[in-house]
Amino acid sequence: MKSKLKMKFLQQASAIKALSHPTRLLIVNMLSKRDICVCELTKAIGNDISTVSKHLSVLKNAGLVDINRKGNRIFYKLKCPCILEFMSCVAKILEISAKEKRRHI
Amino acid sequence: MKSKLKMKFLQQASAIKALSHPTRLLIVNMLSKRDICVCELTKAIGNDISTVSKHLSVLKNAGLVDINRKGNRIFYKLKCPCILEFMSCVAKILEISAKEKRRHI
DNA sequence: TGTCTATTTTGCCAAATAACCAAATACATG
DNA sequence: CATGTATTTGGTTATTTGGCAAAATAGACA
Repeated sequence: MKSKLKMKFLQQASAIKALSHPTRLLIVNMLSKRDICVCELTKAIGNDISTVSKHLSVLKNAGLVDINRKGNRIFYKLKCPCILEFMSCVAKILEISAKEKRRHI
Repeated sequence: MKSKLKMKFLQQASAIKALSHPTRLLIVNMLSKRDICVCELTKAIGNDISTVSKHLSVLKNAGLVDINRKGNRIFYKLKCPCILEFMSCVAKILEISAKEKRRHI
C-alpha cells in the first residue's frame, strides 16, 4: 500500500499536471475573466476545436473547471478563483529564478 | 512569431511541468527542510538512483534547484522557498475541489 | 596513478501526450 | 422528423516521459 504522503503527492501532481500545458494556462487565464464557450476559446487559441475540447476535458477531470450548458453551447467556468493565486506564485518563482540567472552571468 | 502572452504561458507551463510528478514533489518537500544529496534522496524514494538523478536534472533545468558539491557528494538545494507557497496553493485548490465534490453527491 | 564512492549519461522500451481528421452525439429550431 | 450548429469521441501518428541497467564521469584519497 502506498503511504499517505505519497498518495497526497500523487494527487497534487495530477492537479499540477493539468496546468502544465501552455494552452491550458491560456484557457484558465481567459476563464478567469468570464465563462466562455468552446468555440470562442477555439478562436482565441487557434488549434482544432477537437484539440481544445480535449484540453478542456483535462481541466474538467482535474476538477478545475465546471460546465454550464446554455442552448446548444457549453460554457466553461473556473471552479476556484484561487487558481489565479497559484498562477501568480508561478510567476513569482520564474521572476526570482530569472533574477538569480542574471546575477550569475 | 509567438505573441508575448503565449511565450509567457509557454515558460510558465514548463516550470509547472517540472513540478507535475509525484516523485519530484516529494523531492521538493524533502529539500524544503534541508539540502540533501542524491543517495539519501534515492533511499527515501525507492527508485533506481539513475531515475532520481534524472528527476533532479529536470528540477535543475527548470531552475528550481541548485547544486552544491561537498567532497564527493552533491547536495541539492531548493532555489526559492516560495515553491512551498505554490504547494500550499495546490493543496488549497484540491481542498476546495474536494469540498465541491462532496456537496454535489 | 589506481581504486573507491557518488553521480550523471546513454541506450532501450513501454506508456502517456498532443496534434489532426473524421465520425458520432447533443440540442435547437424549422 | 430533418437539418444545422456546437461539442465530444475515436483513430492515427509523432513526440515526450519515466523507468531500469550498463557505461561513463568526477572527485577523494591511499
